[in-house]
Amino acid sequence: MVSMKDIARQAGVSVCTVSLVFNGKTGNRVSERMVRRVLATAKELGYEPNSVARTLRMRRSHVLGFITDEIATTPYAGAIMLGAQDAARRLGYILLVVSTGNDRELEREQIATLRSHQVDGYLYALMYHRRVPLPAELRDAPTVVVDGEDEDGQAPSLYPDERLIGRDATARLIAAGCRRIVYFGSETHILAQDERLEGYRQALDEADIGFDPALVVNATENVNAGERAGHMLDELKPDGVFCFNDVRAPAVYEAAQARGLRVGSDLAVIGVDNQPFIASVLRPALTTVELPHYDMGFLGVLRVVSMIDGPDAVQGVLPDHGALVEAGGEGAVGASAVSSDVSAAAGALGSDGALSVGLRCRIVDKESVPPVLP
Amino acid sequence: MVSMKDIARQAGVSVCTVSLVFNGKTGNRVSERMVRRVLATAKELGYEPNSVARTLRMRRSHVLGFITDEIATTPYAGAIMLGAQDAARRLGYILLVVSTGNDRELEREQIATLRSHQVDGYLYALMYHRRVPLPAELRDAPTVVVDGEDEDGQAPSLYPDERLIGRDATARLIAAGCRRIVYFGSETHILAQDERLEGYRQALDEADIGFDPALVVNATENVNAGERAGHMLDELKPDGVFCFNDVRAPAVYEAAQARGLRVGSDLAVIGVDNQPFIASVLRPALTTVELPHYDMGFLGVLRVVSMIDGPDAVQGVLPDHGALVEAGGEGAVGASAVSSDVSAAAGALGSDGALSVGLRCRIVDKESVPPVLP
DNA sequence: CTGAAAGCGCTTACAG
DNA sequence: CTGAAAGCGCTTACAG
Repeated sequence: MVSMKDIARQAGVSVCTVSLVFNGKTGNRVSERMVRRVLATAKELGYEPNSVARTLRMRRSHVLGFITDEIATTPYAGAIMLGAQDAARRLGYILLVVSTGNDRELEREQIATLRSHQVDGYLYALMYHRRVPLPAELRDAPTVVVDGEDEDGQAPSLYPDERLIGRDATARLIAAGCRRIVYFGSETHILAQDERLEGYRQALDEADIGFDPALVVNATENVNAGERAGHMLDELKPDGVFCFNDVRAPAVYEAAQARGLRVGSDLAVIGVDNQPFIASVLRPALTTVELPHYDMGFLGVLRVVSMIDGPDAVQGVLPDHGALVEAGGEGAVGASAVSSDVSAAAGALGSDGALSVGLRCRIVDKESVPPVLP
Repeated sequence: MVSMKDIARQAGVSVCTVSLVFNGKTGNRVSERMVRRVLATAKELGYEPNSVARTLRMRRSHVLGFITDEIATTPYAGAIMLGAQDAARRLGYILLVVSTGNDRELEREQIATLRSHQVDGYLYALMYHRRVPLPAELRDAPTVVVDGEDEDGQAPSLYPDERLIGRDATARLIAAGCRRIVYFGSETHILAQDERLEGYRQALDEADIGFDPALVVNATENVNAGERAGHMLDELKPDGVFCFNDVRAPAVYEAAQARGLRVGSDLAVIGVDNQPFIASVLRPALTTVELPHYDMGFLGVLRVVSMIDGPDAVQGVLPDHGALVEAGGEGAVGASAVSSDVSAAAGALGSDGALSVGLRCRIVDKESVPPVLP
């Protein structure tokens, strides 16, 4: 392995000069000529910097610990990691990834390993949105919670705005002319269920349709979703269905088909998740709200790096593709046309100072909801 | 941060002794009393070893580079990483994860970053089985290709045995009494297509049914799969369909339903992938071959660590859950009841010396194929 | 049975 | 404008 010492010897300078050159701290310190000679020698010898030595000396590793409860439980949850990696790369960081399988003991052990590798900060990523206590070991280190919320509100958290999901999805059905909309929800008590229901209710209120508790039907996938969907169509005669998630949609489709109802005209259906193997496989293709996994990963890294290196370090770094609503408004162009959510999440631009950000998600229009009425 | 120096001072011994204690090299070198005193002091001060310093000194990081083309493109491909992580943890390793988006330049850059962090070896993971050239930068380092094959046959590779998938799936249909089996394949020319077709053919030959090219129907999902499935049922009148993958199954189900055929009795259907959102959502649930993503990740790490530390280092470490066929045979018990594939893959036990291993995959019996005839 | 010393590859005050 | 030296936290050959 070629070290700075080798370059120094070969180029006839001191190690110090070599180091200065590689750190661009040549100011009025190292002559142009020297810089060129050092660089040429380095190239000639095939020098590659040793991050480990640098880390030891600087007490800064430019490595982030990425902790997940269990990756790959849901398709596309890996997108969080992809987003995190893209952001990390652009900021000169890299990810050390561990998963804990929701085992507290294992988690403690893995965090200790990360610490021993001198990571500069942590992403604590959950595989679905919920409130969790932040592990005590992460309390005093730069940490951002992704697709979840720190129960104690200490650590900045990034997650989908579930209420807005419910509101936007329902409003989309209303805009298509629906007036009798069923909320087809989940029987298990999870955070998203309550908040999406609340958003549903809000949209109905805003449209002066009003909330009717009889139109809330909950079901459990693979247990009674089919049966419930049938009853729901028979007894409630809805013109639109807001499914808590895409997984519930096939049951609705089937029930509709069995009753001669055509999804997309007789019955509008909207889901949440944009699961590739559901939303695109169903006929007609399912209109659905996409969760911003990629963005949460990307912004999570932005946020934690801004905690480590300061807000200036992440200026101008933004996800090039993602599932967020652009909130820049009419006439906004280029870099300024990004969601205020994004800015706040990144912690780079002046936000309202909130630590945690619920991100507004995008509706992916396919075929199961008629066009917006004029 | 507490260092060995602090412990040494506090305990009144030398740093050397402390190091020896933590490395268990106390032989007849450090007295029992000293060991206890050092350990107690370490605990008292909250000492944690510094892997970075250790890495610099030892030139061994116990970090593996995990390189993926694009994670999370397919659901459950993240399982590769989960398996890799489980194995890594059990062997005292941890993963530095990068993804390349199939961009050669980015890949080169990311590998350089990994090298600068002094990783001991690499996993080169693909998101579906194909043959690729191993990046030149990885040629001389311990590297294992996962869910793919090194074109040049240099690096050990782990991948599903596609031919066996085709043979086992087809044999399963035959065992259920099918005699007129369609291969419902892919129009895009990928490795798995050809090999699964070959396995299909082999199973037919072995059952003395014989191969009929007219029974091979290829289609492209989301384009003509529905239409082809219909034609196929109308014109070929099959009693079984082997789908190249699960994604093709819904089209077959729909076509069957439209013709009053009941899947699971009138028509047997088997897929490949065990995609959670297809195989379990379809009614009847889809019998399918599961790809061993978790195992490939796990065994990939085993293999690369055995290249780094020698075969002894990975002895006895095996995945506790996975999708491989247990080939230990009758009467085999405990640790010996593991697939020879696994052993060979791990490189821990005497294999035939083959670098690369095609893993035999498990059929997950659900409802779309009738029981095996007596 | 134990310690003093060198060195892994880097950065940075300090001296010139 | 440049170099010699110390030190980040560890391990290990060497000397006692």
